[in-house]
Amino acid sequence: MKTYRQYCALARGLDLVGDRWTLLIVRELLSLGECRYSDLQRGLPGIASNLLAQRLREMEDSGLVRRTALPRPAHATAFTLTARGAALQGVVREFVKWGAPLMAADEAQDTFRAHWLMLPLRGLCRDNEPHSGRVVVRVGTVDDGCDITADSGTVHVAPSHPAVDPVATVTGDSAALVALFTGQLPLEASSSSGLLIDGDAAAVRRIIGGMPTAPNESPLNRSAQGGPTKDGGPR
Amino acid sequence: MKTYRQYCALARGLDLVGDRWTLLIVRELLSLGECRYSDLQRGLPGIASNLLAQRLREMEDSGLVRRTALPRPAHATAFTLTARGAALQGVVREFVKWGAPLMAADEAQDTFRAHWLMLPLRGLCRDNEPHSGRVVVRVGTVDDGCDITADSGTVHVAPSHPAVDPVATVTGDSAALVALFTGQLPLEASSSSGLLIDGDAAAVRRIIGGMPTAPNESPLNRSAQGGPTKDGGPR
DNA sequence: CTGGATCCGGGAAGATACTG
DNA sequence: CAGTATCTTCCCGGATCCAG
Repeated sequence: MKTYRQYCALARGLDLVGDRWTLLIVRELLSLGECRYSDLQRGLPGIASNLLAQRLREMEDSGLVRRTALPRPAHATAFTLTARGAALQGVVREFVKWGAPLMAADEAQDTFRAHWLMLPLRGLCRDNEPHSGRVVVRVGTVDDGCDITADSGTVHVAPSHPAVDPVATVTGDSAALVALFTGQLPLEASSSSGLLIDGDAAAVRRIIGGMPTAPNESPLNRSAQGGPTKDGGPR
Repeated sequence: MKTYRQYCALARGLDLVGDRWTLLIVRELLSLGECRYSDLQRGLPGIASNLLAQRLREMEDSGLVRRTALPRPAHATAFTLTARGAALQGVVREFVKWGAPLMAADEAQDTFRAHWLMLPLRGLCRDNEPHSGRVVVRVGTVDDGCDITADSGTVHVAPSHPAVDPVATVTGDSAALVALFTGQLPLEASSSSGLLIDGDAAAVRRIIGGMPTAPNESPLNRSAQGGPTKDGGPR
Protein backbone atom coordinates (compact mmCIF):
# COMPACT_ATOMS: atom_id res chain seq x y z
CA MET A 1 0.00 0.00 0.00
CA LYS A 2 1.11 3.47 -0.64
CA THR A 3 2.06 5.25 2.55
CA TYR A 4 -0.12 8.09 3.77
CA ARG A 5 2.97 10.15 4.53
CA GLN A 6 1.43 11.50 7.70
CA TYR A 7 3.29 11.88 10.96
CA CYS A 8 0.47 10.25 12.92
CA ALA A 9 0.40 6.98 14.84
CA LEU A 10 -2.86 5.85 13.26
CA ALA A 11 -1.71 6.62 9.74
CA ARG A 12 1.62 4.90 10.29
CA GLY A 13 -0.14 1.90 11.74
CA LEU A 14 -2.39 1.71 8.73
CA ASP A 15 0.64 1.96 6.49
CA LEU A 16 1.64 -1.42 7.86
CA VAL A 17 -1.64 -3.29 8.35
CA GLY A 18 -4.15 -1.24 6.39
CA ASP A 19 -3.81 -3.33 3.28
CA ARG A 20 -6.59 -5.62 2.24
CA TRP A 21 -6.40 -9.07 3.89
CA THR A 22 -3.57 -8.15 6.25
CA LEU A 23 -5.65 -7.94 9.42
CA LEU A 24 -7.46 -11.14 8.49
CA ILE A 25 -4.13 -12.90 8.24
CA VAL A 26 -3.40 -11.59 11.72
CA ARG A 27 -6.75 -13.00 12.85
CA GLU A 28 -5.78 -16.45 11.59
CA LEU A 29 -2.39 -16.41 13.25
CA LEU A 30 -3.82 -14.99 16.45
CA SER A 31 -6.46 -17.73 16.58
CA LEU A 32 -4.54 -20.72 15.32
CA GLY A 33 -1.00 -19.87 16.31
CA GLU A 34 1.60 -21.42 14.04
CA CYS A 35 0.17 -21.86 10.55
CA ARG A 36 1.20 -23.44 7.31
CA TYR A 37 0.54 -21.68 4.03
CA SER A 38 -2.34 -24.00 3.27
CA ASP A 39 -3.84 -23.47 6.72
CA LEU A 40 -3.98 -19.79 5.96
CA GLN A 41 -5.58 -20.44 2.59
CA ARG A 42 -8.26 -22.52 4.25
CA GLY A 43 -8.92 -19.84 6.84
CA LEU A 44 -9.04 -17.06 4.28
CA PRO A 45 -11.53 -18.19 1.65
CA GLY A 46 -11.51 -15.80 -1.26
CA ILE A 47 -7.87 -14.72 -1.08
CA ALA A 48 -5.84 -15.14 -4.22
CA SER A 49 -2.77 -17.28 -3.84
CA ASN A 50 -0.41 -14.61 -5.09
CA LEU A 51 -1.89 -12.06 -2.69
CA LEU A 52 -1.40 -14.32 0.30
CA ALA A 53 2.22 -14.86 -0.66
CA GLN A 54 2.75 -11.14 -1.19
CA ARG A 55 1.14 -10.17 2.13
CA LEU A 56 3.17 -12.70 4.03
CA ARG A 57 6.33 -11.33 2.48
CA GLU A 58 5.36 -7.76 3.36
CA MET A 59 4.43 -8.72 6.91
CA GLU A 60 7.70 -10.54 7.28
CA ASP A 61 9.56 -7.48 6.03
CA SER A 62 7.79 -5.22 8.49
CA GLY A 63 8.48 -7.58 11.37
CA LEU A 64 4.97 -8.81 12.05
CA VAL A 65 5.43 -12.39 10.91
CA ARG A 66 8.23 -14.88 11.26
CA ARG A 67 8.78 -17.66 8.77
CA THR A 68 10.38 -20.89 9.91
CA ALA A 69 11.24 -24.04 8.02
CA LEU A 70 9.70 -27.26 9.29
CA PRO A 71 11.75 -30.48 9.34
CA ARG A 72 9.09 -32.60 7.69
CA PRO A 73 7.53 -32.83 5.24
CA ALA A 74 10.04 -31.30 2.90
CA HIS A 75 9.27 -27.76 1.74
CA ALA A 76 7.00 -27.22 4.70
CA THR A 77 6.99 -23.75 6.17
CA ALA A 78 5.42 -22.36 9.31
CA PHE A 79 4.25 -18.80 9.80
CA THR A 80 3.99 -17.25 13.24
CA LEU A 81 3.31 -13.81 14.61
CA THR A 82 6.23 -11.97 16.14
CA ALA A 83 5.67 -10.17 19.42
CA ARG A 84 5.04 -7.02 17.45
CA GLY A 85 2.46 -8.81 15.32
CA ALA A 86 0.78 -10.36 18.32
CA ALA A 87 0.52 -6.89 19.83
CA LEU A 88 -2.20 -6.25 17.27
CA GLN A 89 -4.48 -8.26 19.54
CA GLY A 90 -5.92 -5.11 21.05
CA VAL A 91 -6.75 -3.69 17.65
CA VAL A 92 -8.39 -6.93 16.56
CA ARG A 93 -10.31 -7.23 19.82
CA GLU A 94 -11.78 -3.75 19.47
CA PHE A 95 -12.62 -4.47 15.87
CA VAL A 96 -14.45 -7.64 16.84
CA LYS A 97 -16.36 -5.79 19.53
CA TRP A 98 -17.29 -3.08 17.08
CA GLY A 99 -18.25 -5.55 14.38
CA ALA A 100 -20.32 -7.79 16.66
CA PRO A 101 -23.65 -6.11 15.85
CA LEU A 102 -23.00 -6.80 12.18
CA MET A 103 -23.31 -10.50 12.86
CA ALA A 104 -27.04 -10.12 13.26
CA ALA A 105 -27.49 -9.64 9.53
CA ASP A 106 -27.39 -13.09 8.02
CA GLU A 107 -25.97 -12.83 4.52
CA ALA A 108 -26.53 -16.41 3.50
CA GLN A 109 -23.72 -16.54 0.97
CA ASP A 110 -21.03 -15.56 3.45
CA THR A 111 -18.63 -18.37 4.12
CA PHE A 112 -18.04 -19.55 7.64
CA ARG A 113 -15.22 -21.23 9.54
CA ALA A 114 -15.87 -22.39 13.07
CA HIS A 115 -12.42 -21.33 14.23
CA TRP A 116 -13.35 -17.71 13.47
CA LEU A 117 -15.38 -17.92 16.65
CA MET A 118 -12.26 -18.35 18.76
CA LEU A 119 -11.51 -14.66 19.30
CA PRO A 120 -15.08 -13.72 20.27
CA LEU A 121 -15.41 -16.89 22.34
CA ARG A 122 -12.43 -15.95 24.47
CA GLY A 123 -14.47 -13.04 25.75
CA LEU A 124 -17.79 -14.80 25.77
CA CYS A 125 -17.20 -18.04 27.61
CA ARG A 126 -17.34 -18.43 31.38
CA ASP A 127 -16.96 -21.32 33.75
CA ASN A 128 -20.34 -21.38 35.41
CA GLU A 129 -19.28 -24.26 37.66
CA PRO A 130 -15.99 -23.02 39.10
CA HIS A 131 -15.77 -25.92 41.54
CA SER A 132 -16.00 -28.68 38.96
CA GLY A 133 -13.15 -30.40 37.22
CA ARG A 134 -11.89 -30.16 33.70
CA VAL A 135 -14.22 -30.55 30.71
CA VAL A 136 -13.64 -29.83 27.06
CA VAL A 137 -16.36 -28.71 24.68
CA ARG A 138 -15.63 -28.68 20.98
CA VAL A 139 -17.24 -26.19 18.65
CA GLY A 140 -17.04 -27.33 15.05
CA THR A 141 -14.93 -30.27 13.96
CA VAL A 142 -11.37 -31.50 14.36
CA ASP A 143 -10.44 -29.95 11.06
CA ASP A 144 -12.05 -26.59 11.72
CA GLY A 145 -13.14 -25.64 15.17
CA CYS A 146 -11.98 -24.98 18.65
CA ASP A 147 -11.76 -26.74 21.99
CA ILE A 148 -13.10 -24.84 24.97
CA THR A 149 -11.61 -26.09 28.20
CA ALA A 150 -13.24 -25.21 31.50
CA ASP A 151 -11.34 -26.14 34.63
CA SER A 152 -12.02 -24.92 38.16
CA GLY A 153 -13.17 -21.50 37.14
CA THR A 154 -10.82 -20.86 34.25
CA VAL A 155 -11.63 -21.07 30.57
CA HIS A 156 -9.28 -21.66 27.68
CA VAL A 157 -10.06 -21.55 23.99
CA ALA A 158 -7.67 -23.37 21.67
CA PRO A 159 -7.81 -24.69 18.13
CA SER A 160 -9.27 -28.16 17.79
CA HIS A 161 -6.68 -30.80 18.49
CA PRO A 162 -6.97 -34.44 17.43
CA ALA A 163 -5.57 -35.71 20.72
CA VAL A 164 -8.35 -34.04 22.67
CA ASP A 165 -11.52 -35.97 23.39
CA PRO A 166 -14.30 -33.48 24.13
CA VAL A 167 -17.24 -34.45 26.31
CA ALA A 168 -19.53 -32.47 24.06
CA THR A 169 -19.42 -31.23 20.49
CA VAL A 170 -21.49 -28.37 19.14
CA THR A 171 -21.94 -28.10 15.41
CA GLY A 172 -24.38 -26.49 13.08
CA ASP A 173 -25.55 -23.34 11.42
CA SER A 174 -23.24 -20.36 11.84
CA ALA A 175 -25.87 -17.85 12.90
CA ALA A 176 -27.28 -20.32 15.42
CA LEU A 177 -23.82 -20.85 16.90
CA VAL A 178 -23.40 -17.13 17.37
CA ALA A 179 -26.87 -16.84 18.87
CA LEU A 180 -26.13 -19.67 21.28
CA PHE A 181 -22.91 -18.19 22.60
CA THR A 182 -24.23 -14.65 22.80
CA GLY A 183 -27.07 -15.96 24.92
CA GLN A 184 -29.74 -15.06 22.42
CA LEU A 185 -30.65 -18.67 21.82
CA PRO A 186 -31.43 -20.80 24.87
CA LEU A 187 -29.73 -24.17 24.90
CA GLU A 188 -33.08 -25.95 25.00
CA ALA A 189 -34.17 -24.42 21.71
CA SER A 190 -30.95 -25.36 19.99
CA SER A 191 -32.08 -28.58 18.39
CA SER A 192 -34.85 -26.79 16.54
CA SER A 193 -32.54 -24.05 15.31
CA GLY A 194 -30.02 -25.86 13.21
CA LEU A 195 -27.73 -26.76 16.07
CA LEU A 196 -26.55 -30.22 16.94
CA ILE A 197 -25.21 -30.88 20.41
CA ASP A 198 -23.46 -34.19 20.65
CA GLY A 199 -22.57 -35.43 24.10
CA ASP A 200 -22.93 -33.80 27.48
CA ALA A 201 -25.25 -30.82 27.09
CA ALA A 202 -24.56 -29.81 30.70
CA ALA A 203 -20.95 -29.15 29.76
CA VAL A 204 -22.11 -26.79 27.06
CA ARG A 205 -24.31 -24.96 29.51
CA ARG A 206 -21.37 -24.68 31.87
CA ILE A 207 -19.31 -22.57 29.49
CA ILE A 208 -21.97 -20.36 27.92
CA GLY A 209 -21.79 -16.79 29.12
CA GLY A 210 -25.04 -16.69 30.97
CA MET A 211 -25.82 -13.03 31.05
CA PRO A 212 -29.14 -12.04 29.57
CA THR A 213 -28.81 -9.85 26.53
CA ALA A 214 -29.53 -6.23 27.31
CA PRO A 215 -31.48 -4.46 24.60
CA ASN A 216 -29.24 -2.77 22.06
CA GLU A 217 -26.15 -4.36 23.48
CA SER A 218 -24.70 -7.60 22.33
CA PRO A 219 -22.74 -9.63 24.87
CA LEU A 220 -19.94 -9.61 22.33
CA ASN A 221 -19.41 -6.05 23.49
CA ARG A 222 -18.13 -7.13 26.84
CA SER A 223 -14.42 -6.79 27.31
CA ALA A 224 -12.66 -9.77 25.85
CA GLN A 225 -9.96 -9.57 28.50
CA GLY A 226 -12.23 -10.47 31.37
CA GLY A 227 -11.62 -9.26 34.86
CA PRO A 228 -13.32 -6.42 36.69
CA THR A 229 -13.91 -4.24 33.67
CA LYS A 230 -14.41 -0.61 34.49
CA ASP A 231 -15.43 -0.28 30.90
CA GLY A 232 -18.06 2.31 30.27
CA GLY A 233 -19.11 0.51 27.13
CA PRO A 234 -18.91 1.97 23.64
CA ARG A 235 -18.99 5.72 23.58
CA MET B 1 -14.50 -2.11 -1.22
CA LYS B 2 -15.42 -5.56 -2.19
CA THR B 3 -16.85 -7.48 0.74
CA TYR B 4 -14.88 -10.38 2.14
CA ARG B 5 -18.03 -12.46 2.30
CA GLN B 6 -17.00 -13.97 5.60
CA TYR B 7 -19.33 -14.51 8.52
CA CYS B 8 -16.85 -12.99 10.97
CA ALA B 9 -17.10 -9.83 13.04
CA LEU B 10 -13.65 -8.63 12.05
CA ALA B 11 -14.23 -9.21 8.35
CA ARG B 12 -17.61 -7.51 8.46
CA GLY B 13 -16.13 -4.59 10.33
CA LEU B 14 -13.42 -4.27 7.71
CA ASP B 15 -16.07 -4.40 5.01
CA LEU B 16 -17.28 -1.06 6.39
CA VAL B 17 -14.13 0.75 7.48
CA GLY B 18 -11.32 -1.19 5.82
CA ASP B 19 -11.18 1.06 2.80
CA ARG B 20 -8.29 3.38 2.35
CA TRP B 21 -8.76 6.74 4.12
CA THR B 22 -11.90 5.69 5.98
CA LEU B 23 -10.34 5.35 9.42
CA LEU B 24 -8.42 8.57 8.92
CA ILE B 25 -11.70 10.35 8.24
CA VAL B 26 -12.94 8.86 11.50
CA ARG B 27 -9.82 10.20 13.20
CA GLU B 28 -10.59 13.70 11.98
CA LEU B 29 -14.21 13.59 13.08
CA LEU B 30 -13.28 12.01 16.40
CA SER B 31 -10.71 14.73 17.09
CA LEU B 32 -12.40 17.75 15.63
CA GLY B 33 -16.07 16.91 16.04
CA GLU B 34 -18.28 18.58 13.46
CA CYS B 35 -16.33 19.18 10.26
CA ARG B 36 -16.84 20.89 6.97
CA TYR B 37 -15.69 19.29 3.75
CA SER B 38 -12.75 21.66 3.58
CA ASP B 39 -11.80 20.96 7.20
CA LEU B 40 -11.51 17.31 6.30
CA GLN B 41 -9.42 18.12 3.26
CA ARG B 42 -7.04 20.14 5.41
CA GLY B 43 -6.78 17.32 7.94
CA LEU B 44 -6.25 14.66 5.29
CA PRO B 45 -3.40 15.91 3.13
CA GLY B 46 -2.98 13.67 0.13
CA ILE B 47 -6.58 12.60 -0.30
CA ALA B 48 -8.12 13.18 -3.70
CA SER B 49 -11.22 15.30 -3.69
CA ASN B 50 -13.34 12.68 -5.38
CA LEU B 51 -12.22 10.04 -2.92
CA LEU B 52 -13.18 12.15 0.06
CA ALA B 53 -16.63 12.74 -1.40
CA GLN B 54 -17.03 9.05 -2.19
CA ARG B 55 -15.93 7.93 1.28
CA LEU B 56 -18.27 10.37 2.97
CA ARG B 57 -21.15 9.07 0.90
CA GLU B 58 -20.29 5.45 1.73
CA MET B 59 -19.93 6.25 5.41
CA GLU B 60 -23.24 8.05 5.36
CA ASP B 61 -24.86 5.05 3.69
CA SER B 62 -23.48 2.68 6.28
CA GLY B 63 -24.62 4.91 9.14
CA LEU B 64 -21.24 6.08 10.39
CA VAL B 65 -21.55 9.72 9.38
CA ARG B 66 -24.39 12.19 9.42
CA ARG B 67 -24.57 15.10 7.02
CA THR B 68 -26.35 18.28 8.08
CA ALA B 69 -26.92 21.53 6.24
CA LEU B 70 -25.46 24.63 7.84
CA PRO B 71 -27.46 27.87 7.79
CA ARG B 72 -24.59 29.99 6.51
CA PRO B 73 -22.75 30.32 4.38
CA ALA B 74 -25.05 28.95 1.75
CA HIS B 75 -24.29 25.41 0.61
CA ALA B 76 -22.21 24.77 3.67
CA THR B 77 -22.40 21.24 5.00
CA ALA B 78 -21.34 19.75 8.29
CA PHE B 79 -20.23 16.16 8.74
CA THR B 80 -20.50 14.45 12.12
CA LEU B 81 -20.02 10.95 13.41
CA THR B 82 -23.14 9.05 14.38
CA ALA B 83 -23.08 7.09 17.63
CA ARG B 84 -22.14 4.06 15.62
CA GLY B 85 -19.29 5.92 14.00
CA ALA B 86 -18.08 7.33 17.30
CA ALA B 87 -18.05 3.78 18.66
CA LEU B 88 -14.97 3.26 16.52
CA GLN B 89 -13.08 5.15 19.21
CA GLY B 90 -11.88 1.92 20.76
CA VAL B 91 -10.51 0.68 17.46
CA VAL B 92 -8.75 3.96 16.81
CA ARG B 93 -7.38 4.09 20.35
CA GLU B 94 -5.85 0.63 20.05
CA PHE B 95 -4.45 1.51 16.66
CA VAL B 96 -2.82 4.64 18.06
CA LYS B 97 -1.33 2.65 20.92
CA TRP B 98 -0.02 0.05 18.53
CA GLY B 99 1.33 2.66 16.13
CA ALA B 100 3.02 4.76 18.80
CA PRO B 101 6.44 3.11 18.45
CA LEU B 102 6.36 3.97 14.76
CA MET B 103 6.54 7.65 15.65
CA ALA B 104 10.19 7.23 16.59
CA ALA B 105 11.21 6.96 12.96
CA ASP B 106 11.31 10.48 11.64
CA GLU B 107 10.47 10.39 7.97
CA ALA B 108 11.17 14.01 7.23
CA GLN B 109 8.78 14.27 4.33
CA ASP B 110 5.73 13.19 6.27
CA THR B 111 3.23 15.96 6.71
CA PHE B 112 2.11 16.95 10.16
CA ARG B 113 -0.97 18.56 11.67
CA ALA B 114 -0.88 19.53 15.31
CA HIS B 115 -4.47 18.42 15.87
CA TRP B 116 -3.41 14.84 15.08
CA LEU B 117 -1.90 14.89 18.55
CA MET B 118 -5.31 15.22 20.17
CA LEU B 119 -6.11 11.51 20.41
CA PRO B 120 -2.73 10.52 21.86
CA LEU B 121 -2.73 13.58 24.12
CA ARG B 122 -6.00 12.50 25.73
CA GLY B 123 -4.16 9.53 27.14
CA LEU B 124 -0.88 11.29 27.76
CA CYS B 125 -1.78 14.44 29.65
CA ARG B 126 -2.22 14.63 33.42
CA ASP B 127 -2.97 17.41 35.83
CA ASN B 128 0.11 17.37 38.00
CA GLU B 129 -1.31 20.14 40.19
CA PRO B 130 -4.77 18.84 41.04
CA HIS B 131 -5.37 21.59 43.57
CA SER B 132 -4.77 24.49 41.20
CA GLY B 133 -7.36 26.29 39.13
CA ARG B 134 -8.04 26.20 35.43
CA VAL B 135 -5.30 26.79 32.89
CA VAL B 136 -5.29 26.27 29.15
CA VAL B 137 -2.23 25.26 27.17
CA ARG B 138 -2.38 25.41 23.41
CA VAL B 139 -0.42 23.04 21.22
CA GLY B 140 -0.09 24.37 17.71
CA THR B 141 -2.00 27.36 16.46
CA VAL B 142 -5.59 28.58 16.37
CA ASP B 143 -5.98 27.21 12.87
CA ASP B 144 -4.47 23.82 13.60
CA GLY B 145 -3.93 22.69 17.12
CA CYS B 146 -5.61 21.85 20.35
CA ASP B 147 -6.35 23.43 23.70
CA ILE B 148 -5.49 21.38 26.74
CA THR B 149 -7.45 22.47 29.78
CA ALA B 150 -6.33 21.42 33.24
CA ASP B 151 -8.69 22.19 36.08
CA SER B 152 -8.54 20.78 39.61
CA GLY B 153 -7.22 17.43 38.58
CA THR B 154 -9.11 16.94 35.34
CA VAL B 155 -7.74 17.36 31.85
CA HIS B 156 -9.65 18.07 28.66
CA VAL B 157 -8.29 18.17 25.16
CA ALA B 158 -10.32 20.08 22.60
CA PRO B 159 -9.63 21.57 19.17
CA SER B 160 -8.16 25.06 19.24
CA HIS B 161 -10.86 27.65 19.67
CA PRO B 162 -10.40 31.34 18.85
CA ALA B 163 -12.33 32.45 21.94
CA VAL B 164 -9.87 30.67 24.20
CA ASP B 165 -6.86 32.55 25.50
CA PRO B 166 -4.21 30.04 26.56
CA VAL B 167 -1.65 30.89 29.20
CA ALA B 168 0.96 29.03 27.24
CA THR B 169 1.43 27.96 23.64
CA VAL B 170 3.69 25.19 22.47
CA THR B 171 4.72 25.10 18.84
CA GLY B 172 7.49 23.59 16.87
CA ASP B 173 8.92 20.54 15.25
CA SER B 174 6.58 17.55 15.15
CA ALA B 175 9.04 14.99 16.47
CA ALA B 176 10.04 17.32 19.29
CA LEU B 177 6.39 17.79 20.25
CA VAL B 178 5.92 14.05 20.46
CA ALA B 179 9.11 13.67 22.46
CA LEU B 180 7.99 16.37 24.86
CA PHE B 181 4.62 14.82 25.62
CA THR B 182 5.92 11.29 25.84
CA GLY B 183 8.38 12.50 28.42
CA GLN B 184 11.40 11.70 26.32
CA LEU B 185 12.40 15.34 26.05
CA PRO B 186 12.67 17.29 29.29
CA LEU B 187 10.96 20.66 29.21
CA GLU B 188 14.25 22.43 29.91
CA ALA B 189 15.83 21.07 26.76
CA SER B 190 12.92 22.10 24.61
CA SER B 191 14.27 25.41 23.38
CA SER B 192 17.30 23.73 21.89
CA SER B 193 15.23 21.05 20.20
CA GLY B 194 13.05 22.96 17.82
CA LEU B 195 10.35 23.70 20.34
CA LEU B 196 9.00 27.13 21.18
CA ILE B 197 7.15 27.63 24.43
CA ASP B 198 5.36 30.92 24.56
CA GLY B 199 3.95 32.00 27.91
CA ASP B 200 3.79 30.17 31.19
CA ALA B 201 6.16 27.22 31.01
CA ALA B 202 4.94 26.04 34.42
CA ALA B 203 1.51 25.43 32.92
CA VAL B 204 3.10 23.20 30.31
CA ARG B 205 4.92 21.26 32.98
CA ARG B 206 1.63 20.87 34.82
CA ILE B 207 -0.01 18.88 32.06
CA ILE B 208 2.87 16.76 30.81
CA GLY B 209 2.55 13.12 31.77
CA GLY B 210 5.55 12.94 34.02
CA MET B 211 6.37 9.24 34.01
CA PRO B 212 9.88 8.31 32.95
CA THR B 213 9.90 6.21 29.83
CA ALA B 214 10.42 2.58 30.65
CA PRO B 215 12.67 0.78 28.22
CA ASN B 216 10.74 -0.81 25.38
CA GLU B 217 7.55 0.87 26.41
CA SER B 218 6.33 4.17 25.18
CA PRO B 219 4.09 6.16 27.53
CA LEU B 220 1.66 6.21 24.62
CA ASN B 221 1.00 2.62 25.56
CA ARG B 222 -0.74 3.56 28.76
CA SER B 223 -4.47 3.08 28.69
CA ALA B 224 -6.12 6.07 27.21
CA GLN B 225 -9.17 5.38 29.33
CA GLY B 226 -7.34 5.40 32.61
CA GLY B 227 -8.30 7.14 35.76
CA PRO B 228 -11.52 8.67 36.94
CA THR B 229 -11.60 11.15 34.08
CA LYS B 230 -15.21 11.14 33.11
CA ASP B 231 -14.19 12.13 29.64
CA GLY B 232 -17.24 12.66 27.53
CA GLY B 233 -15.35 11.84 24.39
CA PRO B 234 -14.96 14.28 21.53
CA ARG B 235 -16.61 17.65 21.29
C1' DC C 1 -16.18 30.27 -2.26
C1' DT C 2 -17.85 25.41 -1.01
C1' DG C 3 -18.66 20.86 -2.33
C1' DG C 4 -18.34 18.30 -5.29
C1' DA C 5 -18.23 15.54 -10.52
C1' DT C 6 -15.47 13.83 -14.56
C1' DC C 7 -11.75 11.93 -16.95
C1' DC C 8 -7.73 9.29 -17.26
C1' DG C 9 -3.22 6.75 -16.21
C1' DG C 10 -1.05 3.54 -13.10
C1' DG C 11 -1.08 0.11 -9.87
C1' DA C 12 -3.20 -2.99 -6.62
C1' DA C 13 -6.40 -6.75 -6.20
C1' DG C 14 -8.73 -10.91 -8.18
C1' DA C 15 -8.91 -15.27 -10.86
C1' DT C 16 -6.71 -19.09 -12.70
C1' DA C 17 -3.07 -21.93 -14.40
C1' DC C 18 1.17 -23.76 -13.67
C1' DT C 19 5.73 -25.46 -11.20
C1' DG C 20 10.10 -26.72 -8.12
C1' DC D 1 3.17 -27.83 -0.22
C1' DA D 2 4.17 -23.40 -1.15
C1' DG D 3 4.35 -20.66 -3.88
C1' DT D 4 5.05 -18.02 -9.18
C1' DA D 5 3.19 -16.34 -13.76
C1' DT D 6 -0.09 -14.14 -16.28
C1' DC D 7 -4.08 -11.81 -17.38
C1' DT D 8 -8.09 -9.04 -16.28
C1' DT D 9 -10.56 -5.88 -13.54
C1' DC D 10 -11.26 -2.17 -10.78
C1' DC D 11 -9.74 1.02 -7.20
C1' DC D 12 -6.81 4.88 -6.20
C1' DG D 13 -4.48 9.24 -7.26
C1' DG D 14 -3.99 13.56 -9.65
C1' DA D 15 -5.70 17.08 -12.37
C1' DT D 16 -9.25 19.63 -14.06
C1' DC D 17 -13.81 21.32 -14.44
C1' DC D 18 -18.47 22.64 -12.73
C1' DA D 19 -22.91 23.87 -10.20
C1' DG D 20 -25.17 26.49 -6.47
